[in-house]
Amino acid sequence: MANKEDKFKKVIAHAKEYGYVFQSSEIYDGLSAVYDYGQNGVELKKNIRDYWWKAMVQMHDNIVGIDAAIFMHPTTWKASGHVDAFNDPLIDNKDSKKRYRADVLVEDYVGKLDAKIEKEVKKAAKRFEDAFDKDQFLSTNPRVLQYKEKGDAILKRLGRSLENEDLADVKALIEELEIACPLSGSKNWTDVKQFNLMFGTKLGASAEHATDLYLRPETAQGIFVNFLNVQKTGRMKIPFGIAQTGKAFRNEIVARQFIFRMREFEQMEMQFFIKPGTQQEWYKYWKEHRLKWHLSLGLGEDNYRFHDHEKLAHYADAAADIEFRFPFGFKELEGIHSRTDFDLAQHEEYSGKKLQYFDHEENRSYVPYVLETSIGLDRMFLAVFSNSLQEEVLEDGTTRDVLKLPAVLAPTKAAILPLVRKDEGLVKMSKDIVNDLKWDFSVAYDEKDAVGRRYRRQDAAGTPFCITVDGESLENNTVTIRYRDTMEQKRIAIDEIKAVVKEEVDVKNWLMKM
RNA sequence: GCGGGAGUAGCUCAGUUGGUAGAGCGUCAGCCUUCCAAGCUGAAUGUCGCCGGUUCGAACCCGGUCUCCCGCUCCA
Repeated sequence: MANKEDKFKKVIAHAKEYGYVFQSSEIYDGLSAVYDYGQNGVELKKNIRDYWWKAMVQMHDNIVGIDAAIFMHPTTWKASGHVDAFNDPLIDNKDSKKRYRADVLVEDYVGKLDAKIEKEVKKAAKRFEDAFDKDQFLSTNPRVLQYKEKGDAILKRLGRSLENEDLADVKALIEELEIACPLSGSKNWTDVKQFNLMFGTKLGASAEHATDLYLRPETAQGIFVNFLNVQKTGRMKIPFGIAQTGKAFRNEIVARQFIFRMREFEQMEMQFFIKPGTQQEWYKYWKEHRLKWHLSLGLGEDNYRFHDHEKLAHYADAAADIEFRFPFGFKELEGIHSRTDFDLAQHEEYSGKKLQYFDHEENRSYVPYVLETSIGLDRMFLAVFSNSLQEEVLEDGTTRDVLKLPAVLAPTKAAILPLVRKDEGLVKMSKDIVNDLKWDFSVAYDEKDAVGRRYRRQDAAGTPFCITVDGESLENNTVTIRYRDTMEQKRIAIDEIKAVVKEEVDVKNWLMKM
């Protein structure tokens, strides 16, 4: 465990030291759970995004992309369920330190009353045997009626209090009912607090005419509200998908673990619109397809696993996570959800607009079902970065820190190094190579310190190739290319550099592994 | 939000009973060097997270606050 923690701390320190991730507003002590990407981080992040986009959009004839705004009409979030579901009244038990949803505690209490009614029914059924009439019993038995009345009254009061945001009354209710913490049995509760997971803001310069807006808590809704626009203008035929990458915002109660759970984060989502009834096969297809995408990067098959949801969200009829082995354990990296027609149907209801597709094969219109793949770009970044950072013990017993990023994702593809700085011929030749290669790849030049030290610097920064120009280069126009992961070197012609590097970093060659 | 741990140079960390702040690595300038960092010379970099209190004097004691890590919790 201590080892795991150390490893994670090393990841965080390395990310900072090599310009990948900085804490936001660090000179002001930072802002909780907000991070900035540095000069290398932005490249890695962009490369991951491009790798996803290429695989999802360009390589699928029936998937197109959009870029919807972060601001959306506020009714969007009523329709999506976020206004209700992202508003949790929470209460803590002071003795067990456990946190509960206050409404769930009360509902559980009512559930117990229902259980008591069931017990009465069973008792009576046994007593009267064949003569037992359950409906009559339920509507006449005084004890049952008493339980029922009590339960109804409680739920009514709870509903009213939540509606009016009277959180003090919710707490009063919990105290009056003498609800105890299931864990400690204690009735020592904190006040009920409301947590709205959506960030609010205002549209409009003057306060009185301003409209309340939310920063989107997921990018998916931008796709749903544009479903018809894209379908019609793109002449899309079901099944087809709409993909989008972009920022989303959640006011997490506890946001932690570096960039794993941030308040501002980037999603890469694809909503696949299908014929109702075909969701099982597409669910299976996208689960497998997305896992293959992950495996193509070569981070190790053992580091992935599926986690099927047993408790489903209100919109889903099947859901699974692709989990990755982060330094702090297996955690969700990507979600694959069968969302049914929930979202489109909701938007139909709230907007009053038809969001349907006319199926020429079946000669009828329907609200398509949706299969969603949703991956956190920042989580993918962390997965790639943490998995790539390795401390190797070499044959001579020394160690080297090396960031074995998949070459296709590496911020800098190659570093060009003159063997010695003093030799102007080597320097000039190196710079010529840089100027040629930079049309095709992001490359670096370094002449400071012994070449061995420069190799190690590039290792730690994640650069997969070092091109070294030496005395022989001047004679026969060859250089050595050194491979980061094996430290092996090959001598190749200068003319060959571009092709050799391209072969290793080309998106096509990596995606072909799918 | 609760509980635990922590915050001193870019990184990792020392810092004695309270007496003007240090090391290693890294960075920069130069030397040396024809292939795997830790040879040589020199230099820069700290309001000791921040604010307040106690004190003649605070990195150190006290209070508050911010941030990070761990556990609980949450996770559309």
